[in-house]
Amino acid sequence: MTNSDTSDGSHLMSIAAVERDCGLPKDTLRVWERRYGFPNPLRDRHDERMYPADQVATLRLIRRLVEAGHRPGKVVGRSDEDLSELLRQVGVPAVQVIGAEARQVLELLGACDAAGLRDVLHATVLRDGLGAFAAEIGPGLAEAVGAAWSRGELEIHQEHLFTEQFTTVLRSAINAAQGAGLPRRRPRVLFSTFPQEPHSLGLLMAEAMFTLEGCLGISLGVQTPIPEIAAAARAHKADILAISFSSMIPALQALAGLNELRALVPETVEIWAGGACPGLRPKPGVSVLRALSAIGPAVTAWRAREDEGSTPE
Amino acid sequence: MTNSDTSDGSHLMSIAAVERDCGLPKDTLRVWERRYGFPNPLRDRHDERMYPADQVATLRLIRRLVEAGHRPGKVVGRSDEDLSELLRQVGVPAVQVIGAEARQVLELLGACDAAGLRDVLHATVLRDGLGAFAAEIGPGLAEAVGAAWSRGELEIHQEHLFTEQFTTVLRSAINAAQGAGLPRRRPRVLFSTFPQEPHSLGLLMAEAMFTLEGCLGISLGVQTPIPEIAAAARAHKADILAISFSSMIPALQALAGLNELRALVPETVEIWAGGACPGLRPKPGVSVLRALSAIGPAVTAWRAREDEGSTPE
DNA sequence: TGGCATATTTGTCCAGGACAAACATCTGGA
DNA sequence: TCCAGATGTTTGTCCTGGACAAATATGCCA
Repeated sequence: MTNSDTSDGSHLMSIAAVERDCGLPKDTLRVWERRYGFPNPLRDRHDERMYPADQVATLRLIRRLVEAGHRPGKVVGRSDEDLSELLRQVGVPAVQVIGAEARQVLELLGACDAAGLRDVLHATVLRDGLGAFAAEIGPGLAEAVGAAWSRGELEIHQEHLFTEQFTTVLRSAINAAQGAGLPRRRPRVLFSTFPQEPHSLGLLMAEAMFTLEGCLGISLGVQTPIPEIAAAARAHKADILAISFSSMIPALQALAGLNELRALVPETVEIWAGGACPGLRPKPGVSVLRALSAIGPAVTAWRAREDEGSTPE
Repeated sequence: MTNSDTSDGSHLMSIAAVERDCGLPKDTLRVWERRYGFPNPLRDRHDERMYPADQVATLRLIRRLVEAGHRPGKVVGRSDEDLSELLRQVGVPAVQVIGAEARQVLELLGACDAAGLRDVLHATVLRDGLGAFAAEIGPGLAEAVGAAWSRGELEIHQEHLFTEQFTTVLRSAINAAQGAGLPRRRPRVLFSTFPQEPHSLGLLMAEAMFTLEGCLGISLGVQTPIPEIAAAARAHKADILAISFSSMIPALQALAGLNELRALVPETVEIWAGGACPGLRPKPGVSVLRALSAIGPAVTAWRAREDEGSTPE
């Protein structure tokens, strides 16, 4: 039950605190220490690891690199300078194709200008429409922000700020679209993410696209246990389960989860998976929508199938 | 790297999958098995625990009871009937004082009527105003839903649905209030929760209250690492850091986190903590606002202090 | 070049022991 | 009667060091 997040004075952190702050499991932290000699935490009087703040900062750098594809054995133990240098090389190609929109957003984020950011996003929605914003611009912005973060150009709190403002703007646009007369009809779509996936942006953009198609959308928010998603599908009589995956989630976990879900709901309920997760592949009973712009046609096709299936009798 | 979420055919789950689905740490699952003989998972060919679905379901019941205050030693190992019986007794006293509003909400949740739920919440905001909704009705509803869940009357997905609809309604009301003319001025308030705290409802209600007072509010969303909150405070020139704690969070963790944060930001930045966390106590440099209705007077007092401090020169 | 077999790296799991924080219970004083 | 403090029990988290399979890299042949 010892769970002192951090020490009082000297900024030491327990292994549990480091796990949360860096996203590295305790087992991994211990095995890195055993194999590579880093991290090299102090011990408190009861021989428990206490990580100094600078080692935690280094661990965050390492995590970024590992996520970007570097192998732990090659980067754990190297100096902060080396790591920063490697970080600078990551994601650089993306800067070239970055849009004017994204540049402006990154600038505002750099200046921590929350109100300005919200205004720009809002103006973009008004100018280009919710469809283009959710399907094209939004994902582009999210990717640009993610890349900037992994390059070390943004702090975590600035990424949080972006997420928050983006969510606010998009949600209010979705509300407006829902209120705007358009008759709602099937398919009835249930949105959520798996327990390992806390990112809500992809889900929200998908919700926008389905809303524009006049679907009956119901969101469960993020991180719903898989059996609960299945239970909700029954309770809401859902036609489609829309599950969102960010690029952070291991593809294997995603596929295993989709298998589990597929086994728990009847065949008549479709499962549509989407998001930036690279290894996502369609399988029997599970469609994969590579881009958000594919949602419109897919819904049209679903409705055609539905009509076809019901009229012949 | 073995991370098979669930087995293929026979609905067996690995310890990692159970940890995610039930929210019980691996270490706890193992030590319960050692001490109480339950859970009692099968082993795969490499001697790794594989939990049958029914044991996982029982673990979910147990988790509810433990969260409601029962001691593991008294409930782990008992029959499903016993557990369900205990669950029925939990939170019963609260039913007496439940309001008409809450009853209606619980009914709609039971029926999984998302649209009806949103309409009722929206109507309540319009009738009683954002202030009363955020400060009085909202917390009451959240408590009623939490109690109903711990009594086993609601599924997790229904609680998710409530959170989602509540968030949508409250956020759109906040947006409306921000748009409504009222001049924004200091204090500049930064909202977030600590990394262990994923609940956003309390934060959102607090944001509503500060917004009504005409403050300049900026939300970082939930689960911001503590050093990042401090960095954001500098970047945004915040006057007040508003940190929200649900009743789920251990008081000691909360206090330790507040200590750490206090040490990282200058004395001129105030820290205001609030939420349902029982053990929360004020300390030097950290105020505790027991109820959301206390926010209004507290802001007034802050402004008085500010004027007093700046005019004498 | 591309496909396949082999080697290395790496994350997760296991057992069983230890201990401090959290919680329950008992005790004495206002 | 009730509250504060001392004492005992329960419980979650941490430890070590070993093991192995999935993931990744490397070598080889067509």
